[in-house]
Amino acid sequence: MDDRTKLFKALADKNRLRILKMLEVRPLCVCEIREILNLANSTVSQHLAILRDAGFIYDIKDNKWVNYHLNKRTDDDVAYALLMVLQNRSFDDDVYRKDAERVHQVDRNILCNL
Amino acid sequence: MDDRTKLFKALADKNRLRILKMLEVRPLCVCEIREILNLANSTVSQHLAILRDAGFIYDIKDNKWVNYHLNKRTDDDVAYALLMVLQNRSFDDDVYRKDAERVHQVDRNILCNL
DNA sequence: TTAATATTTCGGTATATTGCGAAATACAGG
DNA sequence: CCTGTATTTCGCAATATACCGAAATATTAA
Repeated sequence: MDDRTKLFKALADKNRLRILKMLEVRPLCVCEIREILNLANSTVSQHLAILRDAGFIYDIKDNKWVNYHLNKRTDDDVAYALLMVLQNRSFDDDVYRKDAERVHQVDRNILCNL
Repeated sequence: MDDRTKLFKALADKNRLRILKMLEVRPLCVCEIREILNLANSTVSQHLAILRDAGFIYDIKDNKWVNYHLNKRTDDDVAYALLMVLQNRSFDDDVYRKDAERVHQVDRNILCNL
């Protein structure tokens, strides 16, 4: 029961939906996401923790960065179905398209020197 | 964008998920839902307004009652896909099963005389 | 019209969530 | 070990949400 609301609560935030849509393009580190969403690092980190706790993403540490990946191989059927809903053609928005463009453009080696 | 978060916000509440699962059994009026969820009428009414505003349910006035129905024919593909996720076999819980039993048992003519 | 019943709206309180900056942690490279 | 960089955790403020009871609304029945 609580597990089920946890999934929807994780998706019930504009910035977290943007994060998931950006991760459809490629894995990202915290500072790349911070740059695109224009939020504080700490805020992004918390959003990622919520998405990870719900099972939608996982992280892999790579050198000095932590890369966040979409968890397309989750064994939770409901979480998987929800990820598929987000990838549906009708789940669309200008904001997501612009974010996706910026995901292609950002370079962590440039923008991650605070 | 906001429309998309509206859908997930509507589902991000334990009691609203229970309501949607109960409506899979049959249409219900406010006082029947109140009885099963053990909430105030006004609280149930607000939950129903949120679900209706998101497009998951609709209401039909019938005599002195307002019957709430699951909106399975919604033209919003995303809302439809989400309703289907809720009906998935793996979206399951003891709470929902017990609620469904009670839906079969309650009689609005008895319990709706506050 | 009046009374009764079902529902909704309003006002207020308690709790949850989102955001930030500062401090703490992790860790690679010198 | 020490420094610099990326991330996380903590404490706090602002806002949003969930809940209730009381008042307002709608509608049926007398």
